Amino acid sequence: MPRAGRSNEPNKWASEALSREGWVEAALNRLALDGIDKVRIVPLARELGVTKGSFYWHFKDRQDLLDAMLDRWEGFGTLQIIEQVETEGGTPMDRLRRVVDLSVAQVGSRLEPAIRQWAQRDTQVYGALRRVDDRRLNYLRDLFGRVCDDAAEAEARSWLLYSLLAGVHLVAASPDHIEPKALLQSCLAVLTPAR
Amino acid sequence: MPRAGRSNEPNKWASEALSREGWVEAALNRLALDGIDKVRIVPLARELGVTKGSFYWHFKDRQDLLDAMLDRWEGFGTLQIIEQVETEGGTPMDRLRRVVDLSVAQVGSRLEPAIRQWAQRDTQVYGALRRVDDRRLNYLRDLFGRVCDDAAEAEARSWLLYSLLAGVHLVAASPDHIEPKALLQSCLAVLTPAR
DNA sequence: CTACCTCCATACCCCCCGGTAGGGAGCGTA
DNA sequence: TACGCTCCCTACCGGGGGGTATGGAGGTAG
Repeated sequence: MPRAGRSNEPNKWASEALSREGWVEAALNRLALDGIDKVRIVPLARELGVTKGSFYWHFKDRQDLLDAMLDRWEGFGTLQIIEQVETEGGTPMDRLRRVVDLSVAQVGSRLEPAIRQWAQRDTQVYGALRRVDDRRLNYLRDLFGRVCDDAAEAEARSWLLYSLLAGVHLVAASPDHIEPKALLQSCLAVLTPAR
Repeated sequence: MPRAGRSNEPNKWASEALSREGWVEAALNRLALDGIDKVRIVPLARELGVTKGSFYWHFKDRQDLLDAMLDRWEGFGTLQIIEQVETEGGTPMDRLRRVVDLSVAQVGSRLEPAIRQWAQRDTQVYGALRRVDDRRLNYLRDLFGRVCDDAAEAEARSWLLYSLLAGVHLVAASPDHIEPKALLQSCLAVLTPAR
């Protein structure tokens, strides 16, 4: 009879046996590459070199995996940029520049666009995405609030930067006479009034 | 034997019979709602009140439908905003404001985000999206070039506005103390220097 | 050695989808 | 009436994924 839950005891065959986290990891990779509809049990099992039997030992069903994926995404990796920026300190302008730099650095992570698309069809996912977006936008609001006089302006600049970071990688065009990396810093310069 | 091509003659049973365009229309709706992976022949046939037999009369296979969907999207509906803005004329600022207004008006069209996601996994789709994005970004470059001194600034402002229009609907957060519609105009105000 | 637990393989069921073959209803034309 | 064309239905095949039941290999504890 399957257990369908996390183990209380540490894995005794950590080097060979597949953990629940291993499945989640592989599933998130598949999600980033091909979208949530391509996150399927049997192909994942083939990719991991096991069979469905392993999956149904660690998970109740496919929904259980999707829930675990969402939990992991919301728990880890969504606030890393804010934390990393805050530990170094500096002026609000310094921090904004680092936000952009770190966001650029984690290009290649097509995970978040896939989750945004997933969220359009699943209210649970939308809820998690909303919590993440709210926290990150609040952070940008705070930073821009320190370099803007008007709160409404800070709001607009926050949305401009956030949708830029969230959406540039989906635009298929290429920048004109500038490398993509420099373009983002140039955009940030436009958003920060000289003071 | 299936024909697998467009009819040379007008449809004699236009009121009842299903045309090739009817399938494409339904498929684009499904794409907008659920993504390209949910565009499947049998469910679409059920939705249209017919069976697979109808589909394979109008199309060679599923790829034939996907190609027709992409052609239709690139041909119609992708340049409507530019044309509509240009027919009315006005200053570059007036035209930018109308670009934003018309983009807001066509919210609810989740089609384009779905196509952007699709383009990440299909080079044909990416090529079509690139042609569309290039034309629209060139248009924005032209408009911003008339209200900006520096070409690099116009480039940055174009990308900021375009990624805003392309990406806001994917952000799950809500604006602070402002309605979404007003937020976009407020963003445009930030992007256009007072001259 | 025996009993037990963990983790996974195998086999089987179901349903769904892509694609093909053949036939049939309705209309038009001679 | 006879024939042909358009459009679609039905039946069928093959493949693949979700989920379950059962057994088995290997390590653990007594």
